[in-house]
Amino acid sequence: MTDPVLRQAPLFTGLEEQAADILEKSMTPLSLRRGDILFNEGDIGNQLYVVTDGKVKLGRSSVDGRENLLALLGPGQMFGELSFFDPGPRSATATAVTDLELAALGHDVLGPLVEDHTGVALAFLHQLAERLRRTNEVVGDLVFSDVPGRVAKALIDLAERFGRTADDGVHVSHDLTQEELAQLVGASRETVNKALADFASRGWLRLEPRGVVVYDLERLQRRAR
Amino acid sequence: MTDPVLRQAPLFTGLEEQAADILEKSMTPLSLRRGDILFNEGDIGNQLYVVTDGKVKLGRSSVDGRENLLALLGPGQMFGELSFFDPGPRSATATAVTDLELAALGHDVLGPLVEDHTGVALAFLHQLAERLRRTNEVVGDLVFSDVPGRVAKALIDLAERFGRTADDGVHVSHDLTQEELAQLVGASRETVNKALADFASRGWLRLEPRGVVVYDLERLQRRAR
DNA sequence: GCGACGATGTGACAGACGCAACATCGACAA
DNA sequence: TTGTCGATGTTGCGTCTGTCACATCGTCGC
Repeated sequence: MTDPVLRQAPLFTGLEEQAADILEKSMTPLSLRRGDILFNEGDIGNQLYVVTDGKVKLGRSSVDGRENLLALLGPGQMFGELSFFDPGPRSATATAVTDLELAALGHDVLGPLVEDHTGVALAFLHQLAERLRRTNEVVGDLVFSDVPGRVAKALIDLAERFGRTADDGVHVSHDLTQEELAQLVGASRETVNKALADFASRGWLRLEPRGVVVYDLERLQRRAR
Repeated sequence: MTDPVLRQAPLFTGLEEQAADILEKSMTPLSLRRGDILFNEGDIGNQLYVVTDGKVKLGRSSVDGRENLLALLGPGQMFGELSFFDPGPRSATATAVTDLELAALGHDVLGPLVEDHTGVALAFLHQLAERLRRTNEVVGDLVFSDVPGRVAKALIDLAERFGRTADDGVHVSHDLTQEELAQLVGASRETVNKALADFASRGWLRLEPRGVVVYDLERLQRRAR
């Protein structure tokens, strides 16, 4: 009945068992298939989402059609709350990168929840503060690092979040095309491809469709800073 | 007795008169001179600050000594709360750009305040959400825009926040050297200087020491997107 | 006034990277 | 099998922009 992945989401931290049960019941499950768009930049949205299975990408597009990914989110992660705390249209487009399972919560339920439970408010504050730190890091990387450096950083992050350690290295199935990976680090597909090929030729990793196997995390980390 | 600038800070929104009085009394005034450093990246800090007069810059520096400004804050703006909501060392260095007046609040006071007053918690959530949106914009700009574009954007932002409209245009005393302006947009001083000179030669603005006078905001906005 | 120093203006040059242009490859439908 | 299509490799060219190098200028202390 209760979903363990869902329960670990920050949304549930600091809630008593009973309140958590009620909250979970008021959330609506949702399924999408790879490529499906959940909402578009500019839409008016009044839902918050928690990923229970699969991955979503959050992206923005420029006037001339180029894309930039803000984040790739996996199980347990939350999104769509900015439109609640800072009322306004969605600032990014959410697209399923894999087949995807979500739990949705209406802003009408979220409001009372935050007001009645200090713990929930604090959890959100913690969450937003953390994201702000992270995003500031990203800004720094864009200013200071070159493309290969940013690619290395992205791979390390993806490895930490989605990697499974095996005999021959860390298997990272990030489910992103190189095009998407490029959008994530703010570079062109070609340049990212070259960086990846270079890393592979040095024996730091092996390329796979929509993934990599990292052999030498050490070197990769050194290249990233 | 009560400071009107201070009272308009998000920290005070949604507080009853009486609670606001108590809060203000528990804040400590603080003066710095241009160039003084309030805290350094990596420091352990347990204070939150509100600018009552002057400007502060928040910056990070890379391993090889280069600098990047995350923000330039003026009267009424708040900073230093990230270390509270996401416990950890300061993620940026705060430096006075002008002579500066601050009001400081200890995290020990902030904790109970947020827990007891839902309104304060919501105000912080609003604040952080807004900042996150803004920072995501910055990321987009770094990816999509060239240096002149980012300079134009920065000038528009500075004009909106610090500009005084006069007969001959909008006077913007941002108090930043071109070096600092360059760090704010993530570019080299030389390139920023050339962009500024170009704008000036087109008659869009006039350069002044640590400021500009914008003649044609329209054109500048068009160049920015 | 004079020297020192920080801020500002400009040019030359090289490197990183975006972009266009292809070739290859695998999956999938006809 | 054959054709199509999306993803992936790889190359050359043009350009933006950072770095170096230097000139100018204003302010300040002496």
